[in-house]
Amino acid sequence: MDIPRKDVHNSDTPLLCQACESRHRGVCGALTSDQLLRLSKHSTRRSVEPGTELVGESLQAKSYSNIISGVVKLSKMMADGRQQIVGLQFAPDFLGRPFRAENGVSAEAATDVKVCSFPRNVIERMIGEMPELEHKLLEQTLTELDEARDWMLTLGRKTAAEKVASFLLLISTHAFPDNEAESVAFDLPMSRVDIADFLGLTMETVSRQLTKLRKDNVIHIVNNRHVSVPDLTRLSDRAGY
Amino acid sequence: MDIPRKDVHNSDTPLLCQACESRHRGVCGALTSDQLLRLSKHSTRRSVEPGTELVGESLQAKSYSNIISGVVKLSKMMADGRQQIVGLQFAPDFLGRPFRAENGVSAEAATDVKVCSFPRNVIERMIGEMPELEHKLLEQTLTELDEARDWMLTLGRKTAAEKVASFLLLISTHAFPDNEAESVAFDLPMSRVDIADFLGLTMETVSRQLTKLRKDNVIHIVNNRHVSVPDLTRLSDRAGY
DNA sequence: CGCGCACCTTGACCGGAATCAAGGACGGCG
DNA sequence: CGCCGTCCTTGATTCCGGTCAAGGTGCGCG
Repeated sequence: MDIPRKDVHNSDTPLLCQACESRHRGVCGALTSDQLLRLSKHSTRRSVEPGTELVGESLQAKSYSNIISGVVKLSKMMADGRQQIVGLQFAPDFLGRPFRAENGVSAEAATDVKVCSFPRNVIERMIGEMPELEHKLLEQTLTELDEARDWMLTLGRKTAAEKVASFLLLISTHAFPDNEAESVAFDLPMSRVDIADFLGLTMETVSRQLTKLRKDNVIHIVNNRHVSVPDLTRLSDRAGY
Repeated sequence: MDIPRKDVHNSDTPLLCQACESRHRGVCGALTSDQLLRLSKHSTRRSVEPGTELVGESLQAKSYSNIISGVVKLSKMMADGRQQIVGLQFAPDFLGRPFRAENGVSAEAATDVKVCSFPRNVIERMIGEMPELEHKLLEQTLTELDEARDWMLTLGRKTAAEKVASFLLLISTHAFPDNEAESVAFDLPMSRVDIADFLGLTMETVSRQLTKLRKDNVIHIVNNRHVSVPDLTRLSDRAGY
């Protein structure tokens, strides 16, 4: 379920985290190898299953994490159970908000997820010493803000058909970041219910719209989770752009 | 139409900008008086009417601004004209995105607006010299991200009635930031069409819901723009919290 | 004061998505 | 291999909010 993606936050050569035995791109790209080594001493690696709550059980509250692989969904819930997914985070995004308490957003693994976490005080001290690190955080936060606002247009103004097409395009973009090909195939990182919660729809409507796209030969669906798109421009047309 | 509000971004004592003859709170709260003086030499003040485009005509593209008074709406539009307001900015918010091109968001004055602007290169050089300034920007960006995600829940999952109640609560909160009173009165900073574009509804639906709130004695409407709320908790109940 | 226009409200009707309700497909496990 | 549970699809119906179409209201301006 690993979804490859480019590093959207910087083009530096990634550095190696000793503890994670994994490349810390994203935010840690700003660190020198010396600093990364220091950070590595405090970092712990962790692998979780879909559905695991990554906040509330100490992860996001007391620590910050790099997502090494997988997809994390950020969601908000109303008292009566209505739920809205307000963001998806892909590797190598940074998870957690320095200098902020969480704002009623819960983070949950959508797929199998691997994260590398550091204690709050360590990373905050480092930020104090390294303005570049804070700059990286600002960059990622601006990217997330852009994504949130794009999605607000989708939620507020698009039809069900356009919403589902927009979702498929979003996932395909993350699966093939630099792809110029017109034909792609990828796995959906989440269930129909999750997709509905992301799009502000019901599961049934999502299903019907996927069926419609399939019958119109815009997509092929294999095994409910694997989708292929023979012509991305046709999908793009359906997304309302 | 000036809407009073607290400074949500910092609690420093505001400093005075010479050019603006106005308090630069928000982001500029991080500056020393020496630096503010330097900034002031390059800043220009400006007063615009509702409907004025603040981006595209050089303001946001080439410069950054502090909103001194009034409300600015940030919106996205689809090719066929469907529009979604993705954020409202109140004084003393900062308008403009260092190190980023705009992302298809246009900024327009909702009310009479006064802004104080600085050239892009001046503020970016200052940020390079002053990590605290970048920290302020990160803080504001995180706040905007929280607001965007809160609104995504409203757009995706609330009913028309809940959306309109949520909007009124949002405006009343900005009008009386620290108010613990249960009864408030305030002006709506935008037209029914704008409210609809913010809520992902039509003008007619907004109007009907306001009428319903009026008939249920949750609000009183005077002059189409002035609203009084005798009991905020009753309004809050209608917002779905 | 009253004309005219922009903004808002109200009504009638329609349609798209939600809801309610079965039934089907896939995957895990015995 | 076949059972079972979860996830997904499909159908019938309802209902909320959109659309279309008139009026109403308040405000600026002559």
